[in-house]
Amino acid sequence: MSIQLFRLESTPDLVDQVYRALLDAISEGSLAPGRRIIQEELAEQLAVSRQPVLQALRLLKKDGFVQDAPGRGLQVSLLEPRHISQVYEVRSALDTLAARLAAQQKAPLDPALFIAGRGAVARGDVKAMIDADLAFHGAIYRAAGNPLIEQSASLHWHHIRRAMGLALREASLRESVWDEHQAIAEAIAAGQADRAERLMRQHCGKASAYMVALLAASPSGASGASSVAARRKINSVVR
Amino acid sequence: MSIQLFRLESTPDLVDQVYRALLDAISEGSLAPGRRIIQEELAEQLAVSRQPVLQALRLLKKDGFVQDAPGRGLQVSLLEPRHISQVYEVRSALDTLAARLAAQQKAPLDPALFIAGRGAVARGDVKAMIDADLAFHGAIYRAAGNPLIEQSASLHWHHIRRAMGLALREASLRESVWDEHQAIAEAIAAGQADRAERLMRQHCGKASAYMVALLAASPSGASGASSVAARRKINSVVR
DNA sequence: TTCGTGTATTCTGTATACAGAGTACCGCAT
DNA sequence: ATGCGGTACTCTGTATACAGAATACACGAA
Repeated sequence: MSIQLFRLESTPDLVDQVYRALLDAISEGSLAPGRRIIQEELAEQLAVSRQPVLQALRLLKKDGFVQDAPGRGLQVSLLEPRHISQVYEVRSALDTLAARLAAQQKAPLDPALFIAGRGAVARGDVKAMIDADLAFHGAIYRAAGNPLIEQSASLHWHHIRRAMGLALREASLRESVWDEHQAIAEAIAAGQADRAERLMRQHCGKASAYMVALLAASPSGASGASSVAARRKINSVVR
Repeated sequence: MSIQLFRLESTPDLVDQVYRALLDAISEGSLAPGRRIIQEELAEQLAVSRQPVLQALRLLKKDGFVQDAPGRGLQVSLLEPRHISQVYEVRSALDTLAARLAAQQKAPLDPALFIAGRGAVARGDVKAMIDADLAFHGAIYRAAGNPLIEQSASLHWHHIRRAMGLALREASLRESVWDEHQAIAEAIAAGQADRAERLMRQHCGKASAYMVALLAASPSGASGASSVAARRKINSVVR
């Protein structure tokens, strides 16, 4: 009879820590879109050598959070409406799959999720709203029983978080989101796979359209910079 | 009026090269599932320092092609039927989405794809069959007009390539695959989104079931190694 | 013979050092 | 004033060096 001890994972691993720190910074906007990346600068701020930073940046590049700025090294990826729309398209497919699988198992969702979500809306707490949204969809991914779904979707979620942070200030559909969530959860719990799938598809489509419209209206940090002249001007500001 | 010149990308970048070399080796099986990874060994073979290898391994780990073997560093991921089934599940969702989008644009597919595919089947050339399959689905991804689909799916494809390499030796459904492909292409070209989506879903489901069954039957390099005793024995062999 | 402990070896992760590529800036000619 | 050329500097990517962690093995005791 062995004592009940939890396997402790002791990997501080600087690369992982740097990765998360940068991802947080990018998601939440403190590393603004278009911001030029300088390894030494980041390394110094995080009090590590350039090595872990270098590796973390490569991971972030693979995910699309930073991108090549030819001749300039890397920069934080821009927030283009088109890109966000594509992210939503893919995520929608994953969410739809997850909803179907979850429904097939008649998985009940924790009611606390809805309380948290509606509470955040009531308080007007944007950050909590984003977290609650993420928690809801994450719960469905896990209920689907296929970890790859969550793994694939989590990447996209960071992109969405970026957009939400900019867009959710003035929100007209805050209320309806959680009505939709509730309807989806009911369909899943009832095992109505087709219905759950359809509702999820609609939900994602609606959210996408809203987000894109809002983002296109206020191109804060978005693309721009088409002409060389404009680019030069922006460079001087960005630095 | 500017001359039509292609932006030339001149990044040999050892990390990328190592990444691709390793991915190829893993996909094609020359780095067998479960094989322990030793950085210095790979570095020496590729004639680079450990640094690029280290970074490439981290990328591969993120993709799931190598995994932690606690205390032992890394090892090539095992080929578990369950995992492959999950890969197919996700890929199916992506392919279905791609088929729908492509159909909405009535994208015609290059007939050469089918000639290549059926030719490979006729010759019994397994590698060519895999390539043709990949080319077909890749064409649909691109036709969908959302690069994120191809990006997400390409990862999964490497996992599938691994499975195919082991499984496609004796193949009963080689013929029917290209009938199905053709039907899908016709639906897409005709702009029948629903039909294309349905056909693609069936196609993926069938392929998945077949692959999993075959993989479960011949667990070459698959999981196993549950007990500590067995593990010790395997270790001595693997080294 | 078998179990346990101590030591040596191996390998990884991080830091530092180095070389090459590219840009930015300054001066000069037109 | 504007455009071109040269020089200096910055930054990245790769190699090497170093320290710590973990395993494997050998030796001794029961």
